[in-house]
Amino acid sequence: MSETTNFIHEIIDGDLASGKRTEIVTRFPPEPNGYLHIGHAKAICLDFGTAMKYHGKCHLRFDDTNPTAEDVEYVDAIKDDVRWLGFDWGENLFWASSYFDKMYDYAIDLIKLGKAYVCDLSVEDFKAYRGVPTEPGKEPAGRQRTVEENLELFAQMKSGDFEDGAYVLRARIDMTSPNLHLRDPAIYRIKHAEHHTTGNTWCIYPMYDFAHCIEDSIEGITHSLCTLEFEVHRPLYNWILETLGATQPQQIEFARLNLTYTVMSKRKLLELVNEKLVNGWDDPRLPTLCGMRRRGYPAESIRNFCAEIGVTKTESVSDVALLEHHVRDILNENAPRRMAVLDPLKVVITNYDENLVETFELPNHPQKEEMGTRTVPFTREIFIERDDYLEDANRKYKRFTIGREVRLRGVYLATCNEAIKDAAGNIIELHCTIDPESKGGSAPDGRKVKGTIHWVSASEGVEASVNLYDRLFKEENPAAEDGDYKELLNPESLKTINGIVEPAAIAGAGTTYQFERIGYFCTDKNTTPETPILNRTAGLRDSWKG
RNA sequence: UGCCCGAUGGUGUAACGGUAGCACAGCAGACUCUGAAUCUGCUUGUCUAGGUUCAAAUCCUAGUCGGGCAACCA
Repeated sequence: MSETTNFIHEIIDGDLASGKRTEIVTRFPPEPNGYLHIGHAKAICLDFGTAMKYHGKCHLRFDDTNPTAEDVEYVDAIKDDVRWLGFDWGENLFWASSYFDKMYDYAIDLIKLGKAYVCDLSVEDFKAYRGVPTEPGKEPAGRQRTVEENLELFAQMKSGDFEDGAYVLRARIDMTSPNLHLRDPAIYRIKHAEHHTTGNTWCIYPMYDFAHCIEDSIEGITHSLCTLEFEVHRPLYNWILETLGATQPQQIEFARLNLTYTVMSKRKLLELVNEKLVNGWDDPRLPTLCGMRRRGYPAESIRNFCAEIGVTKTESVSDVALLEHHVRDILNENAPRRMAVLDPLKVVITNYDENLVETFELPNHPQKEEMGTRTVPFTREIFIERDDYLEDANRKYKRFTIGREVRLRGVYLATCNEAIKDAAGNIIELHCTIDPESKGGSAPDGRKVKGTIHWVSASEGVEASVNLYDRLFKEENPAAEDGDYKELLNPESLKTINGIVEPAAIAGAGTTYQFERIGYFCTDKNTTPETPILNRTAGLRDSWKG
């Protein structure tokens, strides 16, 4: 990972230089209520990457303060994704829920300081008191309660004497503040719900604004990095810790990641999954980390992408082409080469023995000898790509046309002599001859051919189901368009076809190959030896404008 | 018509008062047993108007545009 810098690191540099901080502690605080996507990857890279850069620590903390939204199902998935991305929290795994006792005590401190009170207003009524941004709000009657009354009521809230919504604990700040978050925000609510770690111990739960700053403070977080929408929460974050006299981390906000041709909001992703518009959270078309993993995107390419887009406060939409560039960049280095034909056209080598199976040792990587070779069988009947033959080809077309000699990748020079057509005029078969002297792919007389095409033996090749993935949406920024974003789904985002692959392309789930001249393909988790399943990770760049 | 934040090529980002650079995308060419990779070249930018200064993308003022904020969500 290349060392990067950004405005946050400049702040940290300053804090270190001034002595305000002597060590750096960050945190990645997901709520376990959904799957991680590439937007989280940006945050993870920032949080963990910053800690690594400054030889500090990064905590993985589950921000589980709302039991009705959360589920253990997500906890393991989140851990898997963070690990897969390449980060290690070591001993530093934390839970907001493990601080519930301390948070309760802090709430009592606030009450004793006269800085919190129990409020019996309904949601609607409080809304009326809070007012609108352009005018000051009014003070709820609950503000007049004595400390003793508040202590008593809060204790009753905790012991389960009240229904959900009957009371709420509010910070007593300023009902006239131009920042609505400071108009006596709720900090504890009653929720008779079982929590996935604390069970039924609690029926009151702290709100984000109260909980998060305390979590950060308890853990000794020095820099609490979050996305831009929390900017207006920062005064409250600071107010709570100042009022409590607790140590103060610094909250710094950055712009969240947006990507072209996809959506990133949890709500929309959930809809796509629930309405079966995609096939689950790990559908390879989704921007979820599990989806990208299944698609075959290397974790390293996602890290490189995140490093390159940088961290700023400017709201932006990054081009998915940049992500794809990094995917190809890594895969070009690492993916062994294989041959596969996705749109087969049969070719008969008329001067080749029909019982012969010759084998060739072809390199796994053209530039990396150390990656070794694999064995590829060649026979009289092979398949080539249908668009590697063109009847009326001009001089720029480098593939088969009648009378033109091309190279069959790695084996022989071949000349196409005849195209066999059916009654409707469709080409169903090509008849070619090879030059036996050109075994290995080059002629002894040194003559050159312009084109090299890939092929697979008809009898030795293996049929595979191939998922051709494309962009999920037709529009660059579906979330920004008017109307229903689901209308903008790309109907061709998934095409499943049957292709023929060379025997050495059959591998276990997760293996990625480059099919030469086509693209990168990853073996799907549902693959079997009988019916191999391959996912197209990315196509190769194609500068041929034929 | 309240408060907060932001604005640099098509996209993302750098320049911290001193030559507007990098990457992706695009275009053109070289090379090539992948029309891939690699290599070379090219196109395109400081939101507007004032001000400060020898000098402004950078500092100041005003405006414009975009985003966020009025859950007992995070």
